[in-house]
Amino acid sequence: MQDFVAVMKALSDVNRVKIIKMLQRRVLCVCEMKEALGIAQSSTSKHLRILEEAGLVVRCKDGLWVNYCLSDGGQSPYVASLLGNLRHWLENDADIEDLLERLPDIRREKILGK
Amino acid sequence: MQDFVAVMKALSDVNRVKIIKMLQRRVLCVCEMKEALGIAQSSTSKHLRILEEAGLVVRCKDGLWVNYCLSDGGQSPYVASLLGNLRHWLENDADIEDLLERLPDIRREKILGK
DNA sequence: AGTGTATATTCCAAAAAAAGAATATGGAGG
DNA sequence: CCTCCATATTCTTTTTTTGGAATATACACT
Repeated sequence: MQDFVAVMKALSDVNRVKIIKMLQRRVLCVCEMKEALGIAQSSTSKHLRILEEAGLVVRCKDGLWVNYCLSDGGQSPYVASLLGNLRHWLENDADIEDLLERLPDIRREKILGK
Repeated sequence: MQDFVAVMKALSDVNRVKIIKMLQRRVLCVCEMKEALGIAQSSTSKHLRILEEAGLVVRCKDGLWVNYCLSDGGQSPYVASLLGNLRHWLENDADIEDLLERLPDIRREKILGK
Protein backbone atom coordinates (compact mmCIF):
# COMPACT_ATOMS: atom_id res chain seq x y z
CA MET A 1 0.00 0.00 0.00
CA GLN A 2 2.71 2.46 0.97
CA ASP A 3 4.64 1.77 -2.20
CA PHE A 4 1.57 2.39 -4.31
CA VAL A 5 0.79 5.61 -2.49
CA ALA A 6 4.41 6.70 -2.86
CA VAL A 7 4.18 6.38 -6.64
CA MET A 8 0.91 8.31 -6.74
CA LYS A 9 2.32 11.02 -4.51
CA ALA A 10 5.45 11.29 -6.62
CA LEU A 11 3.34 11.84 -9.72
CA SER A 12 0.99 14.33 -8.12
CA ASP A 13 3.27 17.31 -8.62
CA VAL A 14 3.52 19.15 -11.91
CA ASN A 15 7.28 19.57 -11.84
CA ARG A 16 7.86 15.92 -11.08
CA VAL A 17 5.65 14.86 -13.97
CA LYS A 18 7.59 17.21 -16.19
CA ILE A 19 10.81 15.57 -15.09
CA ILE A 20 9.45 12.17 -16.12
CA LYS A 21 8.40 13.48 -19.51
CA MET A 22 11.84 15.00 -20.07
CA LEU A 23 13.59 11.80 -19.09
CA GLN A 24 11.59 9.98 -21.75
CA ARG A 25 13.63 11.91 -24.29
CA ARG A 26 17.07 11.58 -22.80
CA VAL A 27 19.19 11.20 -19.72
CA LEU A 28 19.57 14.46 -17.82
CA CYS A 29 21.61 15.86 -15.00
CA VAL A 30 20.22 17.94 -12.18
CA CYS A 31 21.38 21.27 -13.54
CA GLU A 32 19.76 20.64 -16.91
CA MET A 33 16.45 19.86 -15.26
CA LYS A 34 16.55 22.85 -12.96
CA GLU A 35 17.26 24.99 -16.00
CA ALA A 36 14.41 23.51 -18.01
CA LEU A 37 11.95 23.81 -15.14
CA GLY A 38 13.09 27.23 -13.99
CA ILE A 39 13.27 26.29 -10.32
CA ALA A 40 16.06 26.25 -7.74
CA GLN A 41 18.69 23.53 -7.70
CA SER A 42 17.75 22.43 -4.21
CA SER A 43 14.11 22.06 -5.21
CA THR A 44 15.06 20.02 -8.24
CA SER A 45 17.25 17.78 -6.16
CA LYS A 46 14.45 17.17 -3.71
CA HIS A 47 11.94 16.35 -6.42
CA LEU A 48 14.41 13.83 -7.79
CA ARG A 49 14.79 12.20 -4.42
CA ILE A 50 11.04 11.71 -4.18
CA LEU A 51 10.92 10.22 -7.67
CA GLU A 52 13.84 7.98 -6.88
CA GLU A 53 12.36 6.74 -3.61
CA ALA A 54 9.15 5.90 -5.42
CA GLY A 55 11.23 3.85 -7.86
CA LEU A 56 10.39 5.94 -10.88
CA VAL A 57 13.86 7.17 -11.72
CA VAL A 58 17.38 5.85 -11.29
CA ARG A 59 20.45 7.82 -10.34
CA CYS A 60 23.72 7.17 -12.13
CA LYS A 61 26.75 8.96 -10.86
CA ASP A 62 29.30 9.82 -13.50
CA GLY A 63 32.17 11.52 -11.77
CA LEU A 64 31.02 14.92 -10.75
CA TRP A 65 27.74 14.69 -12.57
CA VAL A 66 24.69 12.79 -11.46
CA ASN A 67 22.64 11.54 -14.34
CA TYR A 68 19.09 10.49 -13.94
CA CYS A 69 17.13 8.18 -16.18
CA LEU A 70 13.81 6.40 -16.04
CA SER A 71 13.53 3.19 -14.08
CA ASP A 72 12.69 0.06 -16.04
CA GLY A 73 9.89 -0.61 -13.58
CA GLY A 74 11.11 -4.10 -12.89
CA GLN A 75 10.67 -3.71 -9.17
CA SER A 76 7.13 -2.41 -9.12
CA PRO A 77 4.05 -3.07 -11.22
CA TYR A 78 2.81 0.41 -10.32
CA VAL A 79 5.95 2.02 -11.67
CA ALA A 80 5.97 -0.16 -14.77
CA SER A 81 2.36 0.62 -15.58
CA LEU A 82 2.54 4.34 -14.96
CA LEU A 83 5.79 4.85 -16.82
CA GLY A 84 4.39 2.83 -19.70
CA ASN A 85 1.28 4.94 -19.91
CA LEU A 86 3.16 8.17 -19.47
CA ARG A 87 4.92 7.45 -22.71
CA HIS A 88 1.80 8.54 -24.56
CA TRP A 89 -0.12 10.40 -21.87
CA LEU A 90 0.38 14.17 -21.85
CA GLU A 91 2.16 14.14 -25.19
CA ASN A 92 -0.26 16.79 -26.38
CA ASP A 93 -0.28 18.88 -23.25
CA ALA A 94 0.63 22.49 -24.04
CA ASP A 95 3.08 22.87 -21.13
CA ILE A 96 4.78 19.60 -21.92
CA GLU A 97 5.06 20.33 -25.61
CA ASP A 98 6.64 23.66 -24.85
CA LEU A 99 9.05 22.12 -22.37
CA LEU A 100 10.11 19.34 -24.71
CA GLU A 101 10.66 21.79 -27.53
CA ARG A 102 13.08 23.78 -25.42
CA LEU A 103 14.85 20.66 -24.18
CA PRO A 104 17.28 20.13 -27.09
CA ASP A 105 18.83 23.54 -26.44
CA ILE A 106 19.43 22.81 -22.80
CA ARG A 107 22.85 21.22 -22.46
CA ARG A 108 25.01 20.91 -19.41
CA GLU A 109 27.99 22.49 -21.13
CA LYS A 110 26.04 25.68 -21.65
CA ILE A 111 24.87 26.08 -18.06
CA LEU A 112 27.17 28.15 -15.90
CA GLY A 113 27.22 28.49 -12.15
CA LYS A 114 24.20 27.89 -10.01
CA MET B 1 -1.96 18.10 -17.05
CA GLN B 2 -4.14 19.30 -14.19
CA ASP B 3 -6.61 16.47 -14.70
CA PHE B 4 -3.81 13.92 -14.60
CA VAL B 5 -2.34 15.43 -11.46
CA ALA B 6 -5.78 15.53 -9.87
CA VAL B 7 -6.15 11.78 -10.35
CA MET B 8 -2.70 11.10 -8.91
CA LYS B 9 -3.35 13.36 -5.95
CA ALA B 10 -6.69 11.71 -5.31
CA LEU B 11 -5.01 8.31 -5.17
CA SER B 12 -2.12 9.43 -2.99
CA ASP B 13 -4.03 9.10 0.27
CA VAL B 14 -4.51 5.77 2.02
CA ASN B 15 -8.12 6.36 2.98
CA ARG B 16 -9.07 7.38 -0.52
CA VAL B 17 -7.48 4.28 -1.99
CA LYS B 18 -9.38 2.21 0.56
CA ILE B 19 -12.61 3.86 -0.58
CA ILE B 20 -11.88 2.83 -4.17
CA LYS B 21 -11.20 -0.74 -3.14
CA MET B 22 -14.43 -0.90 -1.15
CA LEU B 23 -16.45 0.49 -4.03
CA GLN B 24 -15.12 -2.32 -6.21
CA ARG B 25 -17.22 -4.63 -4.08
CA ARG B 26 -20.41 -2.66 -3.84
CA VAL B 27 -22.10 0.70 -3.84
CA LEU B 28 -21.75 2.44 -0.50
CA CYS B 29 -23.16 5.46 1.26
CA VAL B 30 -21.09 7.95 3.22
CA CYS B 31 -21.96 6.58 6.62
CA GLU B 32 -20.95 3.05 5.67
CA MET B 33 -17.58 4.25 4.47
CA LYS B 34 -16.92 6.41 7.50
CA GLU B 35 -17.76 3.39 9.63
CA ALA B 36 -15.46 1.08 7.70
CA LEU B 37 -12.59 3.55 7.74
CA GLY B 38 -13.07 4.68 11.31
CA ILE B 39 -12.85 8.38 10.52
CA ALA B 40 -15.20 11.32 10.98
CA GLN B 41 -18.15 11.85 8.68
CA SER B 42 -16.88 15.23 7.56
CA SER B 43 -13.53 13.78 6.62
CA THR B 44 -15.18 11.01 4.65
CA SER B 45 -17.33 13.49 2.81
CA LYS B 46 -14.31 15.55 1.88
CA HIS B 47 -12.37 12.56 0.63
CA LEU B 48 -15.32 11.67 -1.56
CA ARG B 49 -15.45 15.14 -3.00
CA ILE B 50 -11.80 14.89 -4.02
CA LEU B 51 -12.38 11.50 -5.62
CA GLU B 52 -15.45 12.80 -7.39
CA GLU B 53 -13.70 15.88 -8.73
CA ALA B 54 -10.92 13.69 -10.07
CA GLY B 55 -13.59 11.68 -11.88
CA LEU B 56 -12.92 8.47 -10.00
CA VAL B 57 -16.27 8.05 -8.32
CA VAL B 58 -19.83 9.04 -9.12
CA ARG B 59 -22.43 10.30 -6.71
CA CYS B 60 -25.98 8.99 -6.99
CA LYS B 61 -28.55 10.55 -4.75
CA ASP B 62 -31.29 8.23 -3.64
CA GLY B 63 -33.66 10.28 -1.54
CA LEU B 64 -31.96 10.92 1.74
CA TRP B 65 -28.99 8.72 1.01
CA VAL B 66 -26.11 9.50 -1.24
CA ASN B 67 -24.66 6.44 -2.86
CA TYR B 68 -21.24 6.41 -4.37
CA CYS B 69 -19.98 4.06 -7.01
CA LEU B 70 -16.95 3.82 -9.25
CA SER B 71 -16.84 5.89 -12.40
CA ASP B 72 -16.77 4.01 -15.68
CA GLY B 73 -13.75 6.08 -16.65
CA GLY B 74 -15.33 7.11 -19.92
CA GLN B 75 -14.29 10.72 -19.47
CA SER B 76 -10.64 10.19 -18.67
CA PRO B 77 -8.01 7.73 -19.85
CA TYR B 78 -6.18 8.24 -16.56
CA VAL B 79 -9.22 7.26 -14.57
CA ALA B 80 -9.99 4.33 -16.81
CA SER B 81 -6.48 2.97 -16.60
CA LEU B 82 -6.04 3.40 -12.88
CA LEU B 83 -9.43 2.01 -11.97
CA GLY B 84 -8.76 -0.92 -14.24
CA ASN B 85 -5.44 -1.69 -12.62
CA LEU B 86 -6.77 -1.15 -9.13
CA ARG B 87 -9.08 -4.05 -9.70
CA HIS B 88 -6.15 -6.38 -9.12
CA TRP B 89 -3.61 -4.09 -7.47
CA LEU B 90 -3.57 -4.20 -3.68
CA GLU B 91 -5.80 -7.26 -3.57
CA ASN B 92 -3.24 -8.91 -1.32
CA ASP B 93 -2.48 -5.93 0.84
CA ALA B 94 -2.98 -6.75 4.51
CA ASP B 95 -4.90 -3.56 5.33
CA ILE B 96 -7.14 -3.92 2.31
CA GLU B 97 -7.85 -7.57 2.98
CA ASP B 98 -8.83 -6.77 6.52
CA LEU B 99 -11.03 -3.92 5.42
CA LEU B 100 -12.81 -5.93 2.75
CA GLU B 101 -13.42 -8.76 5.16
CA ARG B 102 -15.21 -6.44 7.53
CA LEU B 103 -17.19 -4.82 4.75
CA PRO B 104 -20.06 -7.30 4.47
CA ASP B 105 -21.01 -6.63 8.08
CA ILE B 106 -21.18 -2.91 7.57
CA ARG B 107 -24.68 -1.99 6.50
CA ARG B 108 -26.42 1.32 6.62
CA GLU B 109 -29.38 -0.08 8.55
CA LYS B 110 -27.10 -1.03 11.40
CA ILE B 111 -25.41 2.34 11.74
CA LEU B 112 -27.11 4.71 14.14
CA GLY B 113 -26.55 8.42 14.50
CA LYS B 114 -23.27 10.00 13.70
C1' DA C 1 46.42 20.62 -0.03
C1' DG C 2 43.56 24.01 -2.42
C1' DT C 3 40.16 25.41 -5.75
C1' DG C 4 36.17 24.94 -8.53
C1' DT C 5 32.02 22.57 -9.83
C1' DA C 6 27.74 19.58 -9.41
C1' DT C 7 24.70 17.85 -6.30
C1' DA C 8 22.69 16.87 -1.64
C1' DT C 9 21.18 18.49 2.72
C1' DT C 10 19.73 21.70 6.23
C1' DC C 11 17.02 25.42 7.73
C1' DC C 12 13.21 28.22 7.66
C1' DA C 13 9.07 30.42 5.89
C1' DA C 14 4.92 29.95 3.07
C1' DA C 15 1.33 27.23 1.14
C1' DA C 16 -1.47 23.28 0.93
C1' DA C 17 -3.67 19.17 2.88
C1' DA C 18 -5.97 16.65 6.52
C1' DA C 19 -8.79 15.98 10.50
C1' DG C 20 -12.71 16.60 13.66
C1' DA C 21 -16.28 19.58 15.89
C1' DA C 22 -19.84 22.36 14.90
C1' DT C 23 -23.10 24.05 11.77
C1' DA C 24 -25.81 24.23 7.45
C1' DT C 25 -28.52 22.06 3.77
C1' DG C 26 -32.01 19.34 1.79
C1' DG C 27 -35.24 15.87 1.44
C1' DA C 28 -38.80 12.61 4.04
C1' DG C 29 -42.38 11.96 7.06
C1' DG C 30 -45.31 13.31 10.47
C1' DC D 1 -44.56 23.76 9.26
C1' DC D 2 -41.62 21.09 12.17
C1' DT D 3 -38.51 17.38 13.03
C1' DC D 4 -35.38 13.93 11.86
C1' DC D 5 -31.69 12.09 9.39
C1' DA D 6 -27.84 11.70 5.90
C1' DT D 7 -24.66 14.44 3.92
C1' DA D 8 -22.14 18.80 2.85
C1' DT D 9 -19.77 22.83 4.38
C1' DT D 10 -17.41 25.89 7.53
C1' DC D 11 -14.06 26.77 11.09
C1' DT D 12 -9.95 25.92 13.34
C1' DT D 13 -5.97 23.39 14.46
C1' DT D 14 -2.30 20.32 13.19
C1' DT D 15 0.56 18.15 9.87
C1' DT D 16 2.72 17.80 5.29
C1' DT D 17 4.49 19.65 1.36
C1' DT D 18 6.91 23.00 -1.22
C1' DG D 19 10.43 26.36 -2.33
C1' DG D 20 14.69 28.91 -1.95
C1' DA D 21 18.92 30.48 0.52
C1' DA D 22 22.61 28.86 2.72
C1' DT D 23 25.60 25.22 3.74
C1' DA D 24 27.73 20.69 3.28
C1' DT D 25 29.53 16.93 0.52
C1' DA D 26 31.92 14.70 -3.13
C1' DC D 27 34.70 14.49 -6.85
C1' DA D 28 38.11 16.46 -10.44
C1' DC D 29 41.98 19.04 -11.51
C1' DT D 30 46.15 21.56 -10.60
